[in-house]
Amino acid sequence: MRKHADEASSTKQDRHTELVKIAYHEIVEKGFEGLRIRDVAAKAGVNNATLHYYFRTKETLIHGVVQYLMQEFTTQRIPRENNEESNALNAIRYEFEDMRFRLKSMPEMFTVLAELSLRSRRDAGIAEMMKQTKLGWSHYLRGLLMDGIEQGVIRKSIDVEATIDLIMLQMSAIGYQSVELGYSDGLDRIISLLIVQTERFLTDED
Amino acid sequence: MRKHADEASSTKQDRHTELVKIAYHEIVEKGFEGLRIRDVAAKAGVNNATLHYYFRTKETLIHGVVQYLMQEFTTQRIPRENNEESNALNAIRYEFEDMRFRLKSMPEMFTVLAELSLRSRRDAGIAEMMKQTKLGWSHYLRGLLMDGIEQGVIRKSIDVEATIDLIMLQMSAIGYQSVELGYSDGLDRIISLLIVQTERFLTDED
Amino acid sequence: MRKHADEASSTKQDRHTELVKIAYHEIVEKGFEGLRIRDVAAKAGVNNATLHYYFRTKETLIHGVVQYLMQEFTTQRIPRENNEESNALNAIRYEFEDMRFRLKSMPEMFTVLAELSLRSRRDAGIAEMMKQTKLGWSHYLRGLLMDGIEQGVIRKSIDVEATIDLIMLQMSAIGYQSVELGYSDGLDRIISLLIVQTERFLTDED
Amino acid sequence: MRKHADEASSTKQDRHTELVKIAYHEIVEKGFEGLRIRDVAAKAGVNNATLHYYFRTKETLIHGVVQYLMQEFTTQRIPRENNEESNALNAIRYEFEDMRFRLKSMPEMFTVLAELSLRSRRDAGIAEMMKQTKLGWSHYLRGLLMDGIEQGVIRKSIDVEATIDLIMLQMSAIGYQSVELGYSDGLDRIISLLIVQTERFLTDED
DNA sequence: GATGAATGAGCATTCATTCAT
DNA sequence: AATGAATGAATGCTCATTCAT
Repeated sequence: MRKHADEASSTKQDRHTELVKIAYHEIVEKGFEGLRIRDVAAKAGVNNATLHYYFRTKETLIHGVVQYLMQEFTTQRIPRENNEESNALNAIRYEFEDMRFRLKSMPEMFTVLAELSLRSRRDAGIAEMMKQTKLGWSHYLRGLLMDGIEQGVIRKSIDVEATIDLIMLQMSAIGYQSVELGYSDGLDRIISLLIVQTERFLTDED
Repeated sequence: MRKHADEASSTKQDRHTELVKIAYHEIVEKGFEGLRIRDVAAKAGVNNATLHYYFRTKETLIHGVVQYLMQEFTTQRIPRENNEESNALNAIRYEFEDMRFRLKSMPEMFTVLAELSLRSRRDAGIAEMMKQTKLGWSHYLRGLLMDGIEQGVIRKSIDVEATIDLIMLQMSAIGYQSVELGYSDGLDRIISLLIVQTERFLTDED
Repeated sequence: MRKHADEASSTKQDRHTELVKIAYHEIVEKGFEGLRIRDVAAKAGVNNATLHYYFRTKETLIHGVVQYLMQEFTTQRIPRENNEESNALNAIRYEFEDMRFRLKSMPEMFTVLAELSLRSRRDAGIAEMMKQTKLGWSHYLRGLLMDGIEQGVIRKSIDVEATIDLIMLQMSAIGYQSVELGYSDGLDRIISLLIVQTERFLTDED
Repeated sequence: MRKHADEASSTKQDRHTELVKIAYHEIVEKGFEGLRIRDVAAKAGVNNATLHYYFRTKETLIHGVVQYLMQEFTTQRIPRENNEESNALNAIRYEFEDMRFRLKSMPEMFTVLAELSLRSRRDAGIAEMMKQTKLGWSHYLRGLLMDGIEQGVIRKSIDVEATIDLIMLQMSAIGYQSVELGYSDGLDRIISLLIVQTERFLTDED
């Protein structure tokens, strides 16, 4: 019960994160519909009033989950050397490969993402957080595409904005698919197809 | 309240469908999470016990919605002459065009579809109904692809099964995208890109 | 569906009795608490509104069950020759034997009787019907006791009214016991004991 | 509302018992059929959700009532000196006297007992609790009878098991009778008759 | 920081009853 | 005589939230 002084400062943050993670996994299992403040508290081994001490409302907790997820999504990638990405076309392929990596190693992330996406329609807070993440992503892709054009590895004639959207849409599609059917060899093959298709699209003159 | 003679015989069916349609729109607005039997009944102008007369449980009503949606999804397409589809490659493009048509004229359908997809993870009944529809769809696409190969308009070297999955995934992706951001010119452009990409994929030898 | 003319007049009565009997068996299985107008109607193969045509309210139906039960209770006995009962002491023993007979051949009767007895506390109608039956029974026993005294087979010194109550209480006791534990050899032995005890009580001078 | 310092620690237990007692009296008045969670809560002056805080389900509350009743039944007796019971025959008479005492001072107990007995047919939990109490009772009587035989105040020739059943049945009978007609002088007389009859049965060689 | 107790508002479901046909 | 449709009034139960301690 009692903590050492040096732990005390981080204790609150710890519990905060702990509760968010539990909520996250509850959503994976039961969806937003099935998320119960009491269940989260129980799994954390605390009273449900205690949870309200950390998160004033259920909504606050959910926003905590969103933040956690968005951060995870941006952070969790295949570790690789910086110079590997020197070629923009490769970097884009790496994006797909990162997706494959996440799909295999943390499939629940996409379940929560799908739940979140739906909920964002009715929760402006969630919508905003997701929008920011997407903006960051599209910004990154824009940079890659323009680098690629400059490097001469991507054809000049592409419609940059539409291409960004196309790539993001295809990656989202993979995520949704995995939520519906789980990760499979079939999905793996499709990712490979998409990589080929995308590379061809980015390089072949019509 | 008023009843035409020719309507009288189908009253029960009417109310059944009426309730399903109302539930459908409630789901569009508030999601599954926000679906309340009482609200549906109220919007239909009947007592909530009456709703239970038609649908024994909430689940039954929801399954009614699924059935309605699946049927709508399969039925609502751009009306066109039979002979137009004679070319299999065209027919596949028509699939995308139908999608565009649905996206514009009945965007709510995709919202419900997304909700359904998520819920199917926890409701075997829904999962089964959706699976059947998807099976029907993939069956249809398989036919088209093989016709196309036979007609010589699609290259022999494609992996038929993977291609089916790829096309369905891309179409689903469009749906999800529209749920998140609504229909937009951007999405319209992406569809066009996808059509081009797909046709190229189906015809160009590597 | 259509009935012959000679059946028509008794049809209504038939359905009436049919419904009462079904209700009776529903009470046996599920108790008053579990009695549902709809279930009775369903088992009779009619619409529940039809049941309301025959019995305006649930209470009416229940009163029908009481009447049916009380009549059954008074009627169902071991068939025996009139002259067998010439001896009043024998006649009283026959009462116990009839009880044994009913216990074995129609145990459900006592279940309903127990349910009824409890319900009579809150339903004046039931209370009255049961009271009448009990009055008839005590009247009959009184006659037997006085005959017995006159015949010299029962001692003059008994308190007639108290003895009537005692006998009725013991018989009720047997009924309740059978409801709780079902009919058993143990109960059978107790009945025999009670017969002996009662005869001794009625004949032995203290 | 007001709380003494010495009561404070046992508040939860208090409310628990309070709710059980209220439920108990509701059953007396309206039977199991008429027991409403809301009414119990209202009479306790608490929100009905509060009742669910103490008793997760209606069934749990009812089981609480059973437990309470069974304990009351075993505990509530005429206070008497230990040495008074030294004679086993007296002790058995005391059983009847205790019954008379309970009948007069807490007649509702037998109403609930009757309701319980009926309900136990459909509720295994209740059945079990009642069975245990009955087992304890029969065990106690067996001890008395065998003591009596050893002491020479009860004849050796009795069938111990059947006698236990007989005594218990007669006591139950008294209870049921009081439920039906309330406590009366008539019932009082019957108890006296039963005591005499039982003593005679236990002592007289046939 | 943490908790036990309490609650308001709500929810799906049930059921006897009614009524137009 | 019979029924399909409809309903009002409950009913047990749930859940996020609050508050005194």
